[in-house]
Amino acid sequence: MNEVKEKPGAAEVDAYSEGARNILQAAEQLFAGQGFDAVSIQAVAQNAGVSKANVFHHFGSKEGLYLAVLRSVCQRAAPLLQTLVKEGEDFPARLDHFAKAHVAYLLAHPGTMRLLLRELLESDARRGQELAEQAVGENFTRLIGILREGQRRGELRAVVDPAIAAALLVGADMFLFQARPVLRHLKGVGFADAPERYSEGLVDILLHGLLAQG
Amino acid sequence: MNEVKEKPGAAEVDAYSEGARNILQAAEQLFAGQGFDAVSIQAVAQNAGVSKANVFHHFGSKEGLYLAVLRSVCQRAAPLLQTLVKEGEDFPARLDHFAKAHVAYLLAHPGTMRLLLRELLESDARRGQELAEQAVGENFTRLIGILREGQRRGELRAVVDPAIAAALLVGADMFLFQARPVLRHLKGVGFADAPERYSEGLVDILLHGLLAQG
DNA sequence: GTCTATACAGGGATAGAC
DNA sequence: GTCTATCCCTGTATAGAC
Repeated sequence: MNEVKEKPGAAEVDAYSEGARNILQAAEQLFAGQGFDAVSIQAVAQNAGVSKANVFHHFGSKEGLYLAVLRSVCQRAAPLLQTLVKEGEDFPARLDHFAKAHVAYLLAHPGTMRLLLRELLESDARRGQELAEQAVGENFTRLIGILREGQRRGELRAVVDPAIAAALLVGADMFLFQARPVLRHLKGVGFADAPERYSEGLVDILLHGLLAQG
Repeated sequence: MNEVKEKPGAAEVDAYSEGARNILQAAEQLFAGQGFDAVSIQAVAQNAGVSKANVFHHFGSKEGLYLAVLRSVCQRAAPLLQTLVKEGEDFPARLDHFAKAHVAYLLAHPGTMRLLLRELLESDARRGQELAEQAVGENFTRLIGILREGQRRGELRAVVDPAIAAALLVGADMFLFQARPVLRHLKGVGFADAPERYSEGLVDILLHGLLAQG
């Protein structure tokens, strides 16, 4: 209550006290690593250097804490997503840029991804599913935008469904992220730890197709 | 102990008593729907129509039960995966068949998929991760086989990495599965509930590419 | 805002009778 | 193989002092 708050309703980004921020940070790490049920308030409190009761003081309940973590994560992710789109280039260049940036983003934020993917997996329509949906939906829509634009300019075949093409690229990236441990010890797979090579290969196939005749 | 057992070591498929099978079945449903931690032995016992103690009698511990479920699931999945490959056709036909069968398989077994995907998400190298890895790895390898064969016959461009092409298709299918709730209320996406249309679109892009010139 | 202490429920697991 | 009863621990959450 000591510091000046601009608008306590809208963008409550860092509107947390120091203690609360510590809790949020510890909780994010633990939730990302082990999931909701496997993490105890005790563990969060310990990692944050505060008491159990303090956690409840700030976030009301475990659910409340979890939602706060999810909100915080999505909030931080939003601005970064905008860097995925590069304006003023031709279609192949834009696709290439998106592919590289997207896969790099996923691999650089494993905690965030795990958090969101877990939510997607709960079809029980529980907790902050809307948040996860919003996050995934947003860069998906972004990629569709690039594709549509390419189609409008005639650089891209008119008959292809931009949404399906987008699913191919985004899906392949999420697949790399999720299946990495599997891919690592699978013979004939050389890209498990070479994301640039991976996205280059993806873009090449997407642009030119698999068939030999052309 | 009443019935004759052929070989109690190898293929212990239905080597369970009736009670044990009921437990296994109830557990599979619950684990698939809510994940390991969220399911109590109490709930499993109730759904199976037995007592808590009985669950421990048959499976030793909660972990043991979970592993038994995972094993059972993978065991049932294995033979079905073989139908994904169709012999004696040209490359486009085989790819088309795989794509359709694969996406249909995923959507027809949501419980199994959720179970396996959850395991993949736990990088803590815990529980039956090897099982999940084996399952995903297997049909991935299967698809690579199709692609390599096409390459050998010269139907497929020699420079493309078959593993990357496989990741595109498998990833896109897994993406449809996971992101379905999101995709449903996303404007511009018409395939969320039209898997055939989806896989046709995928195959078309994979074969011919996105570019207009050709 | 932060703590200590405590209430209370539910979880996994075991003992021992049938 | 199946049950009832029980143990013990841990988890969430609250009360109330500082």
